[in-house]
Amino acid sequence: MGNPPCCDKNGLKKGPWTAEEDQKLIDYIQKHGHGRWRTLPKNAGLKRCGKSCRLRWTNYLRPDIKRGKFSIEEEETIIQLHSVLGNKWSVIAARLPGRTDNEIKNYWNTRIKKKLLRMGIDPVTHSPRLDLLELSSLLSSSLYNSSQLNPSGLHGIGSIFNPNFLNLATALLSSQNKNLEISNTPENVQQNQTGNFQCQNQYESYQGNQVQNPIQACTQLLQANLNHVSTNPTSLNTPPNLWQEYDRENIIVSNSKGFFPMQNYGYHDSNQSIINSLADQNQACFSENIINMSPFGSLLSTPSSSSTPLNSSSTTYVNNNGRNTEDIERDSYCRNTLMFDVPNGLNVNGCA
DNA sequence: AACACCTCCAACCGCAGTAAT
DNA sequence: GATTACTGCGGTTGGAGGTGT
Repeated sequence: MGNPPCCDKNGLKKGPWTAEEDQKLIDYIQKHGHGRWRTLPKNAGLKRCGKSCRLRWTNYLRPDIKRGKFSIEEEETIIQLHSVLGNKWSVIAARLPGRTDNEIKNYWNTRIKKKLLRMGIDPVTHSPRLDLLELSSLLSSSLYNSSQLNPSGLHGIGSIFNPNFLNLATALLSSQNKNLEISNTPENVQQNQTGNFQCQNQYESYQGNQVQNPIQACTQLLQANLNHVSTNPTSLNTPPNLWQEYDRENIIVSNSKGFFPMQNYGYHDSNQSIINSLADQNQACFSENIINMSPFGSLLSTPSSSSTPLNSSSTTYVNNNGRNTEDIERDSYCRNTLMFDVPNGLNVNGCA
């Protein structure tokens, strides 16, 4: 009901606007103001439908529109608001002076969405991607039954998962299997069986074996998410703070030791007040925590913990994935996320 | 240089909500 | 209350320009 006829059915022009048309529209609106879009094009001498005129004005010609690249602050605000509001582009645009909903929508679809996907975050739910959780399940089971899955077994799923993550997982798995062969003494077996979820063993063991425990921590964490999702069907709507729970039980997250750094993607800035004004505190808290649920947490390092000089004994892999320098520089929250510290001796490219 | 492929963004489309009659 | 007109919104498309081969 109420749909105006399509422009071209009335012989009206479609497609890109010319400078002359723009000027006619601007002149008319400056004289008469906007509104009455149905009759405006006729009065302004434009062979366009009212809808097209309104769109051209609101998305491009309006004098208060800010053109140009989005700042990092704007980008962070968009992500924050989207985590609370979803695809309410007009509401998000209202919080970003000078930006139109169309512009924000485009920016989201062409940049931010891809960025979040690269980070292993579902851009719709702002939670870790389920496919990665499934990988964690796979890896987790393989750790305790290494005969079921060898590194070559990962190759078949390469099309599903981020290849860099797969390479790393494969390398870690190889190393894991080797370590199991070496350390399969009865004492060690007992410790492996009983100590997997005990923080002290985790951390002490990590100190002595930098390969085994990061992936255990990673897979346990992801498994915890996976288990929660499977046992709480409603959890997708009201996800718990699994990372906090994991912290409490395992005390693996320890910024002071730099082992399991919580990622700050720029969510904890002055814009937090915007979130709090739009949603209750729990919701906002959820948004923060969700973003901190990086599935790569245990494999990552902060710049402070991954100081990697050229002659370092470890190799730092940065997943540029063909992105240009500008993107990388602007990518404040990806910067830490895609940086892996891989212990010496691991061949992350060795599964080709 | 030519072609294919990719990215980005302005513009379009259709639906829904609301005001006017 | 029913119908019509208008506006706003979100999803999608198409083409220009950029990049890779």
